[in-house]
Amino acid sequence: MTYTVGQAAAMLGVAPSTLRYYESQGLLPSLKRTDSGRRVFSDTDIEACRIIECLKQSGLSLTDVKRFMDMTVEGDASLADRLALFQARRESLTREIEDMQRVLNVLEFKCWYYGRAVEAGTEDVVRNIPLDQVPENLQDAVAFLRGIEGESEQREMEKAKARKA
Amino acid sequence: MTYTVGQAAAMLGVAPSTLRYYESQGLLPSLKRTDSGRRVFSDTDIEACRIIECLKQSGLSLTDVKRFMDMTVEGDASLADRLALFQARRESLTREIEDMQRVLNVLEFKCWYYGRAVEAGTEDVVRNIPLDQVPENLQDAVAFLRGIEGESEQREMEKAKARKA
DNA sequence: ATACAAGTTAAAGTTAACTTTAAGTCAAGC
DNA sequence: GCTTGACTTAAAGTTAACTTTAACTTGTAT
Repeated sequence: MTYTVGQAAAMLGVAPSTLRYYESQGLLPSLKRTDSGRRVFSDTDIEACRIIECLKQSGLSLTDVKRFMDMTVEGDASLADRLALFQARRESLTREIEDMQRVLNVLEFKCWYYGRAVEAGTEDVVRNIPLDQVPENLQDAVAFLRGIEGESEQREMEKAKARKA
Repeated sequence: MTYTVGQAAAMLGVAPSTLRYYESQGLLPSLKRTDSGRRVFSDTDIEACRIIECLKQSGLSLTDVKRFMDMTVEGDASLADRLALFQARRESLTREIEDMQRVLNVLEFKCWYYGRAVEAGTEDVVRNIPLDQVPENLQDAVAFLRGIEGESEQREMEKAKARKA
């Protein structure tokens, strides 16, 4: 099957202008045109768009995604590089999901915190609550908020490095 | 304890200018100053910064975070609203983590895909591979890439709505 | 007492990833 | 054949979240 830019956009849940922009940035090297110049999306192009979305979500910029697309054009010579890229993205996203879980835990603590506050009609009952009066599975979150992380120094240093880079 | 903007920034792993910017946007309503005008970060302010970071990561814009900070200034009258906000953020982040897991699964498939390609020295051995020759735990990822999702229509419609809003 | 690192402000600059605009071309249904 | 909606382009505009700059002040260490 083939699709117009509008159909492709609808399938992918993005705006047509986004797909035109992607092509202009060299992210869709296999995209064809009709004789009159209209874009023709094949299933391969649709799949490429889904890959672009995944790479983006894994933390890659479109500039970096372009580098990957350039590799695919090079053919089998770049296979090892492409494998390495996906392995790196896998590690990066895994770490990011771990971070998200930590954030989720904080949100869960805050739900508990405000749940108790609403019950009591005042925040006083939970503000500065001792750690051991917090449900066990939420204590990590409190420790994080209060800056009592065992691995704190390591993580802060990583963040500092990441900012410089 | 109290801290200067530089110390606070180091503790939080952000730039001092970021914290100044946050204050300028009304995100740190409890932040004090010395007589000479220098910012004085208390442990409460540091914790507020960590909450800001969590809310941001859960998908809130700084404008929305400000709305939350305005609620905290209102006191106990806004407790129910604050609970509702954190509950909504929890649901939102949970969904986001699920999306991330789906993306991770695609990356894992691509690692497998390029792993086999590198082994064989050519992509031909995996390009357009039949679904039943893919490891079972990666078949969902392939289905997603090829657009064979059971829940596809629902999710695309949600995305379309989200884009309009 | 003097240097100097770190603080202050307002205002302008940056960046990525789109989106919009304007002016025009094309294709499908009536 | 004509309308209409979808396509085309290049170029300008948008947005959020900072970051940088410039000119100045303050606190600390020698």
